[in-house]
Amino acid sequence: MRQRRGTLTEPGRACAHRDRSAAESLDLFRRMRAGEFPDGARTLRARIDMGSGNINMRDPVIYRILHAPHPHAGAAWCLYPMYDYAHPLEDAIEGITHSICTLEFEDHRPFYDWVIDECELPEPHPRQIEFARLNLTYTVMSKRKLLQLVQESVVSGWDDPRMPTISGLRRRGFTPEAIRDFADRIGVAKRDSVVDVQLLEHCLREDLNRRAPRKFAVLRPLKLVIENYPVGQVEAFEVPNNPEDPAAGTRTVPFSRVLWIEHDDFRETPPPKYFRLSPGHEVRLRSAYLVRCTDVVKDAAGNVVEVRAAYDPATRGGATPDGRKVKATMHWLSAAHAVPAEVRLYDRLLTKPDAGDVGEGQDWKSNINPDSIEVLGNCWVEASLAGAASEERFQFERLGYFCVDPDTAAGRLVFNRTVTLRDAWAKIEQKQS
RNA sequence: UGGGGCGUCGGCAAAUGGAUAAGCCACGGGACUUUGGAUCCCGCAUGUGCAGGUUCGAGUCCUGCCGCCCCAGCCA
Repeated sequence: MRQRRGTLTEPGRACAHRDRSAAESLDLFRRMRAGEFPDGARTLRARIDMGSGNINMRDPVIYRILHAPHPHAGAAWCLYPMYDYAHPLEDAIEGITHSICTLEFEDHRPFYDWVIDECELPEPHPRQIEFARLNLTYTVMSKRKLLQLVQESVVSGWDDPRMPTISGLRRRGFTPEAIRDFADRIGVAKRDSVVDVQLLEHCLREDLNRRAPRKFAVLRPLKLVIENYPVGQVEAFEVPNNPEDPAAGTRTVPFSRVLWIEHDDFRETPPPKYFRLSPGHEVRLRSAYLVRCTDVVKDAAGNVVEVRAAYDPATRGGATPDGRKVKATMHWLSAAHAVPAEVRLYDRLLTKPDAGDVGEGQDWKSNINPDSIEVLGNCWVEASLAGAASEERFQFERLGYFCVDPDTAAGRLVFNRTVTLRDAWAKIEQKQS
């Protein structure tokens, strides 16, 4: 058949059986259905126009033999219709008025209409209307490509939080509301387009910012010892659950002499514009106290393993009665009260915005980002997170939005990072390097 | 190259022959800030792929060109 189909510029040639009588064809068709022939031995074709510029009209196959079990019908049939033939029939029979599909089916539409006309289906006939598929930067959306990721174990499964599947997005912590909002904003058109994934992330942040309760979590812990804070003393500080929503109230977080802070929140030699902790500098520990760095403790290899600081008792709750300004406010956790957790950080699946942007002889998989997941096993979170339910969403202050992964079990908390917060410092730092 | 489509800002995307070509994201700047978050303000297409034409008036209509995408499965 392939040889007779012709090419894009040359018409096809008729097959030897093209003028077989209807009675003869019907008989053959019954025998096909009865299972008399092996796979591929016979087909039923629609006689249309072998000379058509549209290859889909060059006597397309409408039934082929496939001795394969059907998920619903089992072994009852060894005859399967082609999609192009079944689709218009299904639409017409089901009373579909507008049959929406993607652009690549545009030149299948003449056959879609042909089938419905020739079969004399009742009016009104369904109309196939094609629109551009949704493409997103830094990922793939085609089921075929997604299947490859699953089969080749690039991801852990269809619900891997990096997958743009419904189950993947859900496990990642995306809200239905954010996805709908995104869908509303991108519009529908016939133009082949690629939507910036940052728009999706924007919609997500906007939704989560409104709703997600705030928590403290330290992903890469660094010990901070408040030298002038009494050993054994514990204070409870009131921390707002969501500054966007006063009705969300406050919670209590314990403070003590030995704390965990984010490793990245300390630099021994701060780069320009770095406002966080560094020797001699003062920062605010959110809702607690202002502290000034007094000393740095290093291991034999010269790595910073502990930071020492002094707190100002007059700044209780993080207030500055004297009106003094500090440029940085940091999250923290009392080491003795924090709960351990595993946190999984995700990055884009691809290293390039467009999966198809590849060099000679390369396929799209050469663009797979080898660092799309990072598992942090040594994190600390607030004790209030201990009983969190699967899929529950939170903002870890200053870090991003996170949700509880179903891998969470008694005594083992696992969080997925849904999306980071916007990060002005990261941009400054990037420009500096 | 035969057929089918599509060209409006960095990315999406409105504008149905009529006012100065919407809006959102991104980006840049500023204000404010107990999250470098959030919020607010400002900037961001002398021009709609190009060249002509019609018209009082063209992103929109006409002609020609250019560019990009899809089709040669007994896949969907």
